[in-house]
Amino acid sequence: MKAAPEREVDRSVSQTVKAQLALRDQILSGRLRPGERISELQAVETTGASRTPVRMALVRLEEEGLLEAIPSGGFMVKAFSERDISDSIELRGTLEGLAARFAAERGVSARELEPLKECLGAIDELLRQVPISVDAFSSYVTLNARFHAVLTELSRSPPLIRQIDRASALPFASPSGFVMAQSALPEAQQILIIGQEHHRVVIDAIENREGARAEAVMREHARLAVRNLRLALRNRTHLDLLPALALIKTATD
Amino acid sequence: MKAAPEREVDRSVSQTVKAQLALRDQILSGRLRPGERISELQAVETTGASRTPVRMALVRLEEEGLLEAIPSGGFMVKAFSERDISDSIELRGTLEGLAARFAAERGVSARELEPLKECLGAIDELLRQVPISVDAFSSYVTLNARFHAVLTELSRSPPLIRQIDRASALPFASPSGFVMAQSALPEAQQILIIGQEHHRVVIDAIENREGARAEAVMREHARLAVRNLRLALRNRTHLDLLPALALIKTATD
DNA sequence: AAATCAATTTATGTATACAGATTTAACCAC
DNA sequence: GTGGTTAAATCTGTATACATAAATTGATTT
Repeated sequence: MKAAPEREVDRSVSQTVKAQLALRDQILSGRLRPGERISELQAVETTGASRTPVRMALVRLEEEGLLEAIPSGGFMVKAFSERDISDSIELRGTLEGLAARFAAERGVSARELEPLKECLGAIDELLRQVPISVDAFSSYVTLNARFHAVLTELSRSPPLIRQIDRASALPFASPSGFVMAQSALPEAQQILIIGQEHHRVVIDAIENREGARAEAVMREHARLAVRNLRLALRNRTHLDLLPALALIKTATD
Repeated sequence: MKAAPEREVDRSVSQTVKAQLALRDQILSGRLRPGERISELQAVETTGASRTPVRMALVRLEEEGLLEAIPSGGFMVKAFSERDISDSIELRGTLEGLAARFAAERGVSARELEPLKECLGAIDELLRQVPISVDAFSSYVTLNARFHAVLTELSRSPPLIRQIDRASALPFASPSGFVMAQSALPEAQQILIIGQEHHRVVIDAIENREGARAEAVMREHARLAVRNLRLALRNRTHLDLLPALALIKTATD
């Protein structure tokens, strides 16, 4: 047995992934400002990887939607308007609606539906305690993400799953993007309860093979996230809980 | 003025783009078989670019959906089932439906609607001649692509436009993916006429700000492409007109 | 004869060096 | 003082060299 490795380069993950994670963190935390060119050299210094993996990471982040290619070369951080974000959420809702419809129309066995119902039960448990603690909010985010992921899988459509994953990659478009931001707001509890009702309805619709109903409720479910977005932007008290806030371009720009 | 450049490297387009185009062509033409690993070295030889741009192109083609990453490293050509393809088309239809709804709900000026109506008129002109010539089919493909592109733009939603572009990148999911394949079939003319009716209706719906109608008709419009797909696969007489046929995995595999 | 192990070959991931292009800054002229 | 031009510095795109890991093939043993 050798001693612990001297240099902690962490060979388990590739340099490319490491650079991608580091850069994404820098973007979402606002250290890299929207509109400004990302210097590869600087990225090399901050991420520790060399230029090749950094370049790779930049390409991936562009495809992910966080970066924009500059015609003359290189990349810059993309800026998003409030409209862009709400459209991205509506987009995700539309895709999840399609997934729910596929699941309903194509049929899902009771066994396959079980993980979804487990999520439902766990969230029910969370919402039983009033008022909802910050920890409970955090658990909700995890369970909600799981619910959406499982539901997406139930469509059994690889192309659709792929697109939903891409649409949810933008942090502010993901299912729980703005839940935490309003954990201290009085409306929060109501919104969570309504969201959970949507979860309940979509399961029921899938069980009864009601495609249109399943689709409609998932679309409406996403609009709850749009409401969360609006709430969060109007009540700027807990914006520190939000990543990716730095990407939103305000009207003053 | 210098004489014509000795070496024809074509510096106007980057090596990365050149490699991407060359590889995509190889994939769609079937020279690279689904499932088999793509050798970077071999790609370097066939594309003429060096390893770095080839690697870049491979990453982009993966994001595009034509390639799949191999866990142990490298990429392989993805294989698609008939279900995958019809789902991709339905997916595109859903997104275009959303774009049409956005356009209708948010309002489009008469001037902005003009390019769309020009396309409509041009296609009307094409369909007037019976039977429809192969050239007319070809023109239809161009005009149809333009119609869909313009309609997408009318949503005025950059995130949505981006996603539609991604969804249409798969050649068999693009709006005119299977039109040419059945240019010799008797049903072809009818399908084109029906498709044109959809075009007419969606314009009318947008003009009258009927969001639900605009969305529904674009979804149905995409299902026409699914029908084209089925027709093309059943009547395998003109499959040579189809790119990307090599990617479809048959039941015998 | 078949299976397993080892060795060799090849492939990918990474780093770095180099060239062309772009941008910025400084200086000069008007 | 301002604007334009030129030069320098930096940055991206590309090529290639190197190291590590994986896969395949051959040989040996059971």
